Amino acid sequence: MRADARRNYERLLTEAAAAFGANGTEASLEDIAKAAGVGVGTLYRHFPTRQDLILAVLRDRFEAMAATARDLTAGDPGRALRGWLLAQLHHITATRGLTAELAVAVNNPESPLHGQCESLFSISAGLLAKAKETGAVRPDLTQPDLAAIVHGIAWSCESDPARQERLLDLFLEGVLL
Amino acid sequence: MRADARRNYERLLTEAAAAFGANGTEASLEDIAKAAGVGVGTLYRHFPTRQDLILAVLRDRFEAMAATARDLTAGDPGRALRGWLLAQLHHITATRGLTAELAVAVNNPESPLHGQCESLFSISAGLLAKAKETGAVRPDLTQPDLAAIVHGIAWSCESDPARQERLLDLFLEGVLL
DNA sequence: GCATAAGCGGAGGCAGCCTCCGTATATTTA
DNA sequence: TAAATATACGGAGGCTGCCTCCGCTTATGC
Repeated sequence: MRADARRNYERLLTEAAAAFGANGTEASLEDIAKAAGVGVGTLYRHFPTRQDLILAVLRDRFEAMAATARDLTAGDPGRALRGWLLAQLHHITATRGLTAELAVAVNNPESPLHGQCESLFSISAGLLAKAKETGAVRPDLTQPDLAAIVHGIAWSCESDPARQERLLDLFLEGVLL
Repeated sequence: MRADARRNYERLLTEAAAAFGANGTEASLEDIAKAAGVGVGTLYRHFPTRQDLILAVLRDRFEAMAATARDLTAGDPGRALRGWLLAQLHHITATRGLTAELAVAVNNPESPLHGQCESLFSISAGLLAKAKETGAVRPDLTQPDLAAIVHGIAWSCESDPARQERLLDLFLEGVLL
């Protein structure tokens, strides 16, 4: 890959992340190209579809999430699970406007990002298994349950982290007496 | 209002509901107008913005939800609350593709639909208050908590009602042992 | 320095958004 | 029932954003 091509690629990614964060996934691609100082043609060569661009932006997030997950596997299993769920909420929220796309990647095996999701899942499943072993959580709880509830909470309280945390705790502790 | 105008209004609403259900909120307005057998001009006169059209479609759902809620206020408070949350999930799912808009209406006091939301809220708050009185649920639970979690679950499992119900029960019963 | 492969840019064709206003039709009035 | 009037209709047209295509530019290897 030529040096200028790589430079443009990075610039586009940066501007896209900013634009999606500010205006959601519908941000104008022509504007993103302009902001990155390249023509539309260049944008489309690097990212043939809007989806490709979105996925590329998300890819970075995955790295960060995986790192967090690895850190947590060291600690106390009961706390670790809550910590991991909370960390997921933070990461998803940091990707404001891309929550829906992220959920698609998680749920749809066709998505090019699904592979990376799987690696997160296995970490997540590991944390869950440990928590079950120590009797910290109910044994019928599954990894997909956790993924679904976390995305649901992240999405429905996208701009209210305090409520996210509250809902997570309600979920963990239960509501019925 | 002239008779033909009313007829066109109804037709547009019907076609819009179908189009939004099939293609999401981004469905082409020109296509909706065509399907309803009117010109775009007519569509825009009745519904100046896409938002107006979406809200009009949602309005019907609210009637149905309010009716369900009233029915439930009669039964056993503990069960009634779960029944109401489940009914909400069903209603929201029936509005496939409009979940996000519905959530906006609920959370944003500026929304023209917020008034109707409020009336649902008061019914909902009534059910919650009764459940608290009988000691069925924890006393710190609030109506907004319930609204947020229900929308989150509905959104994240839009096409999987079984998982919706499962997540709802996990939420009610709790996950930690 | 030159050849050549790799990459660039933006014009242009297309689709959907929304407005505007001349035309048509329902309703009222006499 | 026919004229008068208010009401509503339709779709052309201007605009913006999407995406493709290809002649031009520039980096890189020899």
